[in-house]
Amino acid sequence: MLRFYNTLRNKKEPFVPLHPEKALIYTCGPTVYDYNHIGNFRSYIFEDLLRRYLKFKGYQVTQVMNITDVDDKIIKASKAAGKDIGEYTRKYIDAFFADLDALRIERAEFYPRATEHIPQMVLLVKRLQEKGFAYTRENSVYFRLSDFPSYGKLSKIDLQGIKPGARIDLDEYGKEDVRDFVLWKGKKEGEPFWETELGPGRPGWHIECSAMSMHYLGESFDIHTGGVDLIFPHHENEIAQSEAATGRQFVRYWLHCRHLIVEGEKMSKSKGNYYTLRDLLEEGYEPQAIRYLLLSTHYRRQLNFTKEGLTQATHSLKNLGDFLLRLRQSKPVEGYNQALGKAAKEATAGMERALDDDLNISPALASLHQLVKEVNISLERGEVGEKNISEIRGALENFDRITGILPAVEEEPLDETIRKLIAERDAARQNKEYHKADLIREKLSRMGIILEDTRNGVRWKREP
RNA sequence: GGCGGCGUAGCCAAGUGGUAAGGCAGAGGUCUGCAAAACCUUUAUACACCGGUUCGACUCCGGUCGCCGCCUCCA
Repeated sequence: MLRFYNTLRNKKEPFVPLHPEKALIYTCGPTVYDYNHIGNFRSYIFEDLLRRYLKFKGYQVTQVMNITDVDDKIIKASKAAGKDIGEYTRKYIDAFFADLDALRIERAEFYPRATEHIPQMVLLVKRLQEKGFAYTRENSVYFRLSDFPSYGKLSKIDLQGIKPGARIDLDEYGKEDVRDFVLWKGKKEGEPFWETELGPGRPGWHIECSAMSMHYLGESFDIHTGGVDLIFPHHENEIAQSEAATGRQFVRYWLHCRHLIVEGEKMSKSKGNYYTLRDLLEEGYEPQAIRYLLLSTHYRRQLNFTKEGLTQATHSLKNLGDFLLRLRQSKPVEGYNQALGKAAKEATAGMERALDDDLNISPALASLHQLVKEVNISLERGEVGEKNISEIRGALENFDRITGILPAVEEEPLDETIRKLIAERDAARQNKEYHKADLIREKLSRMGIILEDTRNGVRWKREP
């Protein structure tokens, strides 16, 4: 039985979707004022695991990830760059999708942009006005918290604890109560705005997620995810404005991903430990290794992202790649290995047992490694039959469908020169002309081809 | 100050009231012309520290130290 840790109640709960067989998910996406950093990708990879696993479990998944393409930071940055916000954000939106692809993150079904859903937001604010939850000051519209008594149920925050302080946005001096939050920001000089029934202005931060999630998923849906930092105030405010408007439960399961730290410290630009995906790729790390590292720690645990960790992940991946190559090039023997058949089944079962428990990834990866080990032993003994191979492949495909970490092992056709050199060396070896054979092997190595002599003849692979 | 999380081998990381999964790295060995790969063996008198509860705690309770997070726009 699939269970998730629900922030709403701070405990693991069985996953029972609104509609059987369907899973409706909203994930807080990027604000496109800059490249995403590895912390963002930890969230996206957690959400990727979530959607992949739900699909594996047979749910028809609809995932929506918003793209915030208008906000204070974007306005500021685009002004500095002398561009309008559409032009400014395009580059980062493109980069965002390119990064997702590099990390093998599956595409969500929808990527709505805030600027393209202004009417939905206006409609939602109007509903709140009609129900008396909203008021207007200085051309901005605010949500009145005192009218929504269940405020704080997600973050368990004590409203009394929120006192006026230095952090209050100076733009929002018109609020009745400092704890109220803005739904619609009145037009200001030099800022982009939309002419709407609420007057000229732009959306507040929280309203886009409520409006777009309900637009694509309905007024009530299954899962909403994001980083832990969003619990308060963002998600709390989403709940308030959504449930106040509809009178229904907004989201059934709230899943939050813990932040990562880098080399033992909080990631920050000033500390020099702030990495975008691009930074790491430029240093020569493989995107797959980054995915592996970000995926391999449970999403609710703090992950210490280090260069050493990346190196370890790279090694793990190389070992898995060697295994896949070995499996591919192995020649099946007659018969069927019962024990191995059992092991293949147990591998998938073990993974499922682990992931059912709030996506507990570590034991899931352990069952992958256990399968690898058992297959290697059988391969060593020459006890792997045809049917075993297809069962093992099936198990591995399951792992890859869910984790997306198995290295690709396409057998690229070798060019004629290399093919000849390999044959030449093989002949030399047969004739015990080892010096000549070694020279050719070195030559191939310089060309990026690694040779391994096995009982079944020579095996080659590309240098990692 | 308020609230919360964590501290397991060189590194990463599961886990449980009855004496510690897995991965990476290391060491020794088998195989190999040599290598590589693989396999075998090995690497935590014990889970931050100090008390307590218990027949028994790494696992429960209390305290200490350390790291981290949230407390209005940061995934």
